[in-house]
Amino acid sequence: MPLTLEDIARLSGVSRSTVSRVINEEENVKDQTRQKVMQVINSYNFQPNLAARGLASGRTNVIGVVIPASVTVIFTDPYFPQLLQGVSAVCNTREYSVMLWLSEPEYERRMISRILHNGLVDGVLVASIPMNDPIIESIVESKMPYILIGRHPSAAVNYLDVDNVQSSRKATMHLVRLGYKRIATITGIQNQISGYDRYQGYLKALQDSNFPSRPELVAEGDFTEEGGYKAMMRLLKYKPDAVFVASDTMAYGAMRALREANLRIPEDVAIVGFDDLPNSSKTIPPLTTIRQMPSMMGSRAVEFLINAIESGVKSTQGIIMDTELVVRESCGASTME
Amino acid sequence: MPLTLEDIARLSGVSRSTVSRVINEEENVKDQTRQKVMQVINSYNFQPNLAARGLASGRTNVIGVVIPASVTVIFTDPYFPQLLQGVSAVCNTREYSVMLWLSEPEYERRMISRILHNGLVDGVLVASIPMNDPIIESIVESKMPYILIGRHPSAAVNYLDVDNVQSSRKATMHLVRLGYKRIATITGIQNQISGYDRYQGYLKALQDSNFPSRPELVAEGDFTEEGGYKAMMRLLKYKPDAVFVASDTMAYGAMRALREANLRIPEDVAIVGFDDLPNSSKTIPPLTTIRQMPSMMGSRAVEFLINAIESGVKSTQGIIMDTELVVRESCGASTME
DNA sequence: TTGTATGCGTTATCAT
DNA sequence: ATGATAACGCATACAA
Repeated sequence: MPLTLEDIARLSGVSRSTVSRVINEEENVKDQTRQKVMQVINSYNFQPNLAARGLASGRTNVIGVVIPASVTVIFTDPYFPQLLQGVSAVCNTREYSVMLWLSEPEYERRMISRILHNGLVDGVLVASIPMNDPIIESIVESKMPYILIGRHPSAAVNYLDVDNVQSSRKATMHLVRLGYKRIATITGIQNQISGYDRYQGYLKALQDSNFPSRPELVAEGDFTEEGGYKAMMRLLKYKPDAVFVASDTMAYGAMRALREANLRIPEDVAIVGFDDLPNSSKTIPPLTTIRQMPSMMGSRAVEFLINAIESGVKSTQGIIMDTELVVRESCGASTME
Repeated sequence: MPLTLEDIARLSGVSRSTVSRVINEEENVKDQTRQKVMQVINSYNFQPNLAARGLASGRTNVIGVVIPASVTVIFTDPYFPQLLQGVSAVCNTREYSVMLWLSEPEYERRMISRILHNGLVDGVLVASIPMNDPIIESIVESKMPYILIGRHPSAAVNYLDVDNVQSSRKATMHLVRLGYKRIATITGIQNQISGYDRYQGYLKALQDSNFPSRPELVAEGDFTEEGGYKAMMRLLKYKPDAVFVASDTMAYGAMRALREANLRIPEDVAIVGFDDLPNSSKTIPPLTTIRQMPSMMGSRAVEFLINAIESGVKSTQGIIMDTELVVRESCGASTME
C-alpha cells in the first residue's frame, strides 16, 4: 500500500530515475526539479523501500551485532548494554540500522552462516566470542566486513579491545606498591580472551616484582557476582591480603564474601577490580578499578566497520583502546608499613 | 558472488520454482526431487537472499525493537537487557531477526516513521515510551503490527505490562501491615506510565488504610540510583519510618543515603522496592520487592507480535502479566509493636 | 508434480 | 539534466 518511486514520479511529473536521483542526493538534477520532487516526497512522507534498495544496490545500510549467549548470561552486567549504546549512537548518525542477534549455542553456527550469506547486513560486529571459536574462520573467509570486540591472537583478524594484559598488570602493580604481600587473583573464564589476558597481566606483575606465583592464590571465576563470591570463599583459607579481581561484577561478589567473613576492606583484604561499572564508585568502600568504556568501544568498532564497508578496503587491523586506573579508597595507605 | 535460486536450479536440474518450493517446505514436491535439491543446497551451503525474499513476498521475518533513549540512560538497569533476551529467545526459535533501534530524541520521529514505512520490518515492539507520546498515534495509524511494553490508557492500543497499580498497592500494604505509620514513596518519572501507576498504587494503599496522604512524604525520582539517593536525602527531614521505592535501582540509592545518615534498615527506615533485580537478594539487608520478569515480558510480547504478523488479525489487546511480592529481611517484625 | 512468466521497488547503465 | 530499461533474487499465479 505504501507509495513507490513510480508514484512519486507520476505525482511530480518526472521519471522514476529522477526521483531516485533526488532521494540519493545526486548532483545532476536541476534545482527546480529537485524542489518540486522534494515537495511531493515530503507531503506524502514517502520512504523508499529498503529491501528493494538492498536488492538493487547490494548494500543494505544494516550492520549485524552478534553476542554469543554463552556470555549473555552476564547480561546483568552493564557492559553489553553500554556497548550497544555506543554502537547505536554511531549507527544513528551514519544512517545505519543494527540487527541484533543474541546467539544461543544450539543455533550459533547456523545463525552465523545465515548472517554472513543472506544479504541482510553489510557488515558484522561480534562481541566476546570464545577464543579459537571456529566461527571466526567462517567470518574471515566470508569476505564480509567484520570486527571482533575482544583481542584475537591471530594477526590476520580485525578486532578492537583494551590492553587487558597491561591494564591488569598496572592494577596488580598498584597493590604491590601499596605493600601487599599475598596478592591473589580472581580470574574470568579462561577461554575468554579478556579472562585469559587479565590473568596474564596479573602474573606479569608478580614476576616483574619478583613475587613467587602461588597457585593457591588463584581462583577462577566466571565473570558473575556469584562466581566472584564463591571464588573469594575458596581464597579465604589461604589468607590473601589483597585481590585483583578480573571484573567489577565479580569484585562485588568478593566483597560480599569478605563482609560475611567479617573481614574489613581494605584493612584486612584490599580489592582492585576491572571495568569501573557505574556502581563501583558507590560500593563500600568505593572500588579501585580499571576503567574501560564499553560505549566508546562500541562506537569505535562500528566506525571502523562502516568505514570498511563504505571504502571497500579490507585491511586487517587490531585496535587497542586506552584504560585508566581509577584509584578510590579501597586500598588506602592504612595497610602500608 | 553468492549463489542464487537459479544457480541451485541449474545444478540440480530443476526449475527455479521447484527450488523455491523446497526451500519453503511446500508440500507438492516429489520426495526424490526434494532430496536431490536439498543435497545441492547443503553441499553449497546455500542461503536465500532475504532482501529479495522480502521484496517478493512482502514479509521480511524481521521485527523492530525500539527503545527510546530517554530511558536508555537507565541502561545500567538490567531491565532492558533482560527484555532483549526474552525477545531474542523467541525470535531465534521462530526464525525471526530483531532490528534494534535505540532512538535518540532528535532522531526519534524520523526514525519511527522510517521504521514504519521502509519495509524493513514486519512488526514493531516499542518499550517504555512516554505517556501520550504522539508517536503512538503514528504507529497505530500505520497499520503495522505492533505492541507496546508499558500500559497505555487508551483501550485501542496493544500493550503488555504488569499491573503496576495493584503491585505497588500490595507492596505498600505490606508496610502498612507491618505497622509502619509514616510511609513515604520515591516515585519514578511521572510521564512514564510505570512511574505514574506505581505512584497511584501507593496512594491507593494509603487511602484503603485510611492513612492521610502527606505530600512531603512523596519524592520524585528518575529511576536511577542517583535519583533514588537524592530523593531519599530530601525525604529524610520528614522522618519516614518506611519507604516504597518505585524501582530497585532507586532503592539501592535510597539505601545508600540511609547508610550515610547512619540510619538502620529496617529498624529506623524500612524499604520496599520494585523489580527484583538479580542484585536485590544480595543487598544489605536483602531487599523486599515486587518481582516482575522482564525476559518473560519480552517473550510474551514478541509472541503476540509474531502471531499478529502471521495471522494477519489485528485485534487490539492489553496483556497483563503477574508479579509477585518477594519478602526478604528488609522489613522484619522488629519494628512492629 | 513441475515449469513459465510476471512482479516486488529500487539502482544503475545507457541513451537522449 | 532527464528518461527508458535492464538487472537484483526471490515468490507466486498460472499453465502444463
